[in-house]
Formats: sequence, structure tokens, C-alpha cells
Amino acid sequence: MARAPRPPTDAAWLDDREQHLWRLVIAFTAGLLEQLDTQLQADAGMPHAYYAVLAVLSEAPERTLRMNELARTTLSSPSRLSHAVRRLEDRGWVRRTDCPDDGRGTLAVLTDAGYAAVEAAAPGHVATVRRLLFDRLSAPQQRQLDALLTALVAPAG
Amino acid sequence: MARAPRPPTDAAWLDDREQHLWRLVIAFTAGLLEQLDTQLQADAGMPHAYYAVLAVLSEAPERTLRMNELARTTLSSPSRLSHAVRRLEDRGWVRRTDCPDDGRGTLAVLTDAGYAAVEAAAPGHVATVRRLLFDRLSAPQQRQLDALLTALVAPAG
DNA sequence: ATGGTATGGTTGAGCATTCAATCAACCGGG
DNA sequence: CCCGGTTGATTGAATGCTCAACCATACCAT
Repeated sequence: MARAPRPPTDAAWLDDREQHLWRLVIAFTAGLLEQLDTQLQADAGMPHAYYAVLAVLSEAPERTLRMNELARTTLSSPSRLSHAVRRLEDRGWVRRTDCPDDGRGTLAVLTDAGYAAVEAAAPGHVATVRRLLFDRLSAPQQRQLDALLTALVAPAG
Repeated sequence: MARAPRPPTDAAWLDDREQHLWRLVIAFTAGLLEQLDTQLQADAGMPHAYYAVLAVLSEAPERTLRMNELARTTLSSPSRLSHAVRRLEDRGWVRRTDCPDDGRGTLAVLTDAGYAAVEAAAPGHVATVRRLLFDRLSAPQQRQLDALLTALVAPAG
């Protein structure tokens, strides 16, 4: 092993290799979300968060989900989702209904127009996802990335 | 090789393994940026984008950089940076000066108060970065991730 | 020098998100 | 039964971001 000119890990700061990796991570994360938003905004007139709502609803039974569940699935805060659904309702893409099982609950239902909207937006979105992610990684690399991200998104431990 | 029940890659959609990886990517990217913002907002009263501006300035010669360069380094649009610097100026953390070399240019200078602010915010931020990234990956994993992200952030090709 | 174009930067409007406050309905134990 | 706490969802205010329009200066060719 190498001699140790400084403590094994100086927890207070990042060394050069860490610094480099961290900048990569930020560049990737910020760049990805930005390009996703830009493409969807340009081609479908909605941000990625809205697309996610429509996409999840389109695959749900009856194209219906409780706000609750919809927020969890789209990784959204309740407030954010509530605002989003209100605007999607304004566009006629989603409809709200009272939940029959639970008086507190609200169901979000994807309308036919909403389904058409997500269907129209999907190909361009998928093409972007391929361009930004899958076209750049071989199959083994994709497996590596899957393993790494699985470790990274695991709940705090 | 396996028999091929469908075309090698159906470019129009994502298969199950791709779908799974894609969801991981979104969960990681969105989650990371959100937790970064949350921690900095709670502990230092600023979003991550503002911290980045202060941090970059703090390492620049004379703690000074042209808006131009500062935008590139912080991966920000000119407009975003301009708004950000205006607000940082309001807090007394940054000062604007005309660029002597180029009549169009503007220099952003980190004030002493700004330096103190970033110095105070840094430890908590670094701790978060460790908690979210470095503490979760072994050294070989970190090298793997570095290689993968390098491929992913490369300019379109 | 002069007109045209490119570059650097700012601005205001509009939109999305967060945060805290709020309200209604459910659920458990007394 | 009902009371306290919890859960589901919404709202308005404040903040940060994007987009397009804009102005000023610099560069370049004629």
C-alpha cells in the first residue's frame, strides 16, 4: 500500500478524485433533467413532471389513481402534484373525482384527450431517453449502472 | 445466443430492463438534487445553485470571475446566473464590477460576507455529498461510476 | 469609418415548485 | 360516543427558473 501523507479520509472535504466524480455527477444529473424538460416543453408543451403524471396514469387500471399513490409513483410532493393536476385539469387532460372508499381521498383520472397527449409525446420522449442514456452505454455498462444506482437510491443507512 | 422473439432493439419503446434502469436514473437524479437543495436551504438559506456560484467564486483568483465564465462553470444559463447574482448582491454576498478589459463584460466578486457564508455552509454540504454518494460506494465502484458518467456527459455524438 | 453581425449581459413576464397553514375525514382508545 | 392524533389533500405566498426581447459593446469586412 501507498504511504499515507494524510488521514485515510478527511471527512471535511473532497480529494481530487472525489471532486472530479462529484462534478460529473452534478453535470449528469442537472444536464439530464434539463434536457428532458427542454425537449418535452418544446415538443409537447409540458415539463417532465407533467409527462410523468400522464404516463403513470396511462398505465394504471382504469387510467385512475389516488393522488396519494400518484405522488409516490411520480416522486412528487403532495403539494406539487396537487398544483400539477390542477393545471392538467385546466388543459382537459385529467379529471378529479372523489374517492368512493375514503372520504378524504381524491382520484385522478386520465381523460381521452390526456391519453392522446401522452401518446403523442411518448415517441419524442423515448427518443430523447435513448439518445441521452441507452445509446451511450453497452449492455454490460447498463448492468453496471443499474447496480451502482441501486446502491445509491437505497434508503439512508 | 437466445432466440429473438422481437427485433434486437425496438427503438420506439423501452423493454423491461431499460424501463427499470430508467426509473432508477430518474429517482437518483431527482432525489439527489432535491436533497441537496433541501439541506442547503435548511442549513444555509440558499439553494444549491447559489451555493455553486459562491463556491466557484471562492476558488477563483481575486475571488472574481466574469459572468460569462461563472455561468459556464456553474452550468447555468446567463439569465439564471444574472438573476442569481442579483439576489446574492441583495444579501451582500457578491458585488458587481464593470470589466476593465471588455466594455460589455461584468465581473462578479465574492465579498467577505459571501466568503464567510460559503465557508459556513461548506461542511454541511460536504457531509451531505458524502452521505448521498461517497459513503455508499466502494473505491472500485466510484471508479466505475466515474467511467460511466464520463461516457454519459460527453457531448452528443 | 461604417454597416452588419456576433457576443455579453440584463430584464420582465410567466410558470413550476416549495413551504407553511389549513381543512376534512378516518381511526384508535377511553 | 367522542376526542386526540393521524392521514389525504388543497391553497396562497414566496422563490427560482425559463424564455424571449432587449440594449450595449466589440469585432470584422469592405
